[in-house]
Amino acid sequence: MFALVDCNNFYASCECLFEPKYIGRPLVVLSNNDGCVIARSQEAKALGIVMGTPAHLAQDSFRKNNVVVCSSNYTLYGDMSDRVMKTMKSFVPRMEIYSIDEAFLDLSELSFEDLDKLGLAIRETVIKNTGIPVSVGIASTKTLAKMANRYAKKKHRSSGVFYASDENLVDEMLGATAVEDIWGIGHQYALLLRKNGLATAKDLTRIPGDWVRRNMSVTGLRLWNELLGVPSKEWEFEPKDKKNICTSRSFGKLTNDYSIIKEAISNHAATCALKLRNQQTVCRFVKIFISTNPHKVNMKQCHHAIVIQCETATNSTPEIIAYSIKGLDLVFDKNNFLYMKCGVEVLDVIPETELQLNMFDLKDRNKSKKALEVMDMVNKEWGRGTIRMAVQRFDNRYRLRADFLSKRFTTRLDEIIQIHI
DNA sequence: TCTGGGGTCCTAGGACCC
DNA sequence: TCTGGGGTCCTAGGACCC
Repeated sequence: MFALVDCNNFYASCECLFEPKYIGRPLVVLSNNDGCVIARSQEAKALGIVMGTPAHLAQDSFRKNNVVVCSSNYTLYGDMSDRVMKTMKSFVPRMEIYSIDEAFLDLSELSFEDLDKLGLAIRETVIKNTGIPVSVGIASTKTLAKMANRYAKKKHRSSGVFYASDENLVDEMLGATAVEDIWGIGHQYALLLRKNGLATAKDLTRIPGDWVRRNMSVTGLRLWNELLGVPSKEWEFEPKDKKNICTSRSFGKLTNDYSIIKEAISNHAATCALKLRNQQTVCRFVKIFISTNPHKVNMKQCHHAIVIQCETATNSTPEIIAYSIKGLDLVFDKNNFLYMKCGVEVLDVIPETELQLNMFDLKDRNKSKKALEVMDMVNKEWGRGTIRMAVQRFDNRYRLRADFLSKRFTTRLDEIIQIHI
C-alpha cells in the first residue's frame, strides 16, 4: 500500500502561517522575477485565477479583488518542507520524498488495521506540528495513491483523506477522474485519448495494453498497469544523483551588457559546481546557453547554446566558471540581440570516485580540492557567497525582481517573527 | 516595465564501425 | 535486375512532472 501525502496550496499556506491577517483572503505566490502565478490559496482558486497567469496581466484583477501577492521565498518553503517531512516520516519505516510538498509513504509493513484512521492521524499531527494542512491518498499503486489524494481534496474535503480500500471505491474514483487529471498524462496524451473517445481513467483501463504501448510508449504502459492496480513505479527511498544539473535565471531586464551576463553566467556556474560537490560527483561537459525573450515577437530571436568538454571531469568552481565564460565568449553577440535569460548546465555527471585522470593534466587537483572544501565550509556557516570568485562580484547587478518577499521567519534570527503584547 | 526554473525518461534517426 | 547488414553510440526533441 502506498500513501501519498501532499500539502494543500503549499507556498500559499506557508505565507499565511506567519501573517495570520492573510488567512481567508485570496493570495498568490509569484515565480522568480515576480513573473507568473505559481501557487494560489483556496480563495484565489475560487476567484478563477489560473496557474501560470503572468503577473503583469493580472494586476488590475489582483487590485480589484484585494488579492495578497507574494514573491516566492524558497528559504522559507524549503525549511517548512523539512519540518513537514520529518513529521510524516515518524509514521512509517520508509518514505520517498517526491517533491518539496509531497511524499509517498510505504505502508506495506504496517500492522495498522484501519488505514483511514492512519491517514487522519497523519493529517492531524502535521497540522499540529507545522500548521500546514495536508491531504492523504491511500491505494495499491503510486498512480492510484496520487489519484486518491486528488479525490480526497475534491470529494472528501472535510476529512482530507481518501483510502481506495476496495474494488468499488477504486472504480468510483477511476470513473470520476478525467484523463487529463491522471498523473503522467499531460496535454498531448490527453488530446490523443480524448480523440479516441476516452474521457475518464476508467475508460483508459478498458482499452488493450498493446494500444497503449504503441501510442504512448513504455511510460504509458506502466501508467496503464498502475491504474489496474499493478505497481510499476519503483520506490526511490534515496534520492538519485542528478545526471544533469542546470542553473538558469532570467535577467531583471533585457540586456546586451557583456559584463552583467558574464557575472550571471559565473554565478550559475558556481552554483552548478557546488551542487556537483554536494552529491560528490564531477561532470565531463559544461553547456552554457543564452536566449532572447520569445514573447517579444518583434525583436530578433535566438537561443544559443554551446557544449564544452572538460579536459578532466571536474566539480571545481573556478574551472567550471572558466569553461562557462569560454562558452559565453563563443556565442555572445552584443550587436544583434538583447538577452533575457542565460544558464549553465553540467552534463555527463559521474561519481567523483570514477574520475579518470587525464595524463596531460598538470594541475594540482588535491590542492584546489582542499581550497574548495574550505570555501564550502565557510559558505555553509556564514551564508552563500561569503567566499566567491572575483568574477562573481558582490553587487548582483542582474538581480531579479522580488518586490513582495516575506521574511525568512524560520531560518534567520534577525527575521524571526515578532509579537507585540 | 512585466510571461519561472528545475528536472526525468523515452524514442527516432544519424553517424560511424566492421 | 541487382547497390549489405548488423551493431553501437550519440543527440535532438518530445513527452511528462512539480
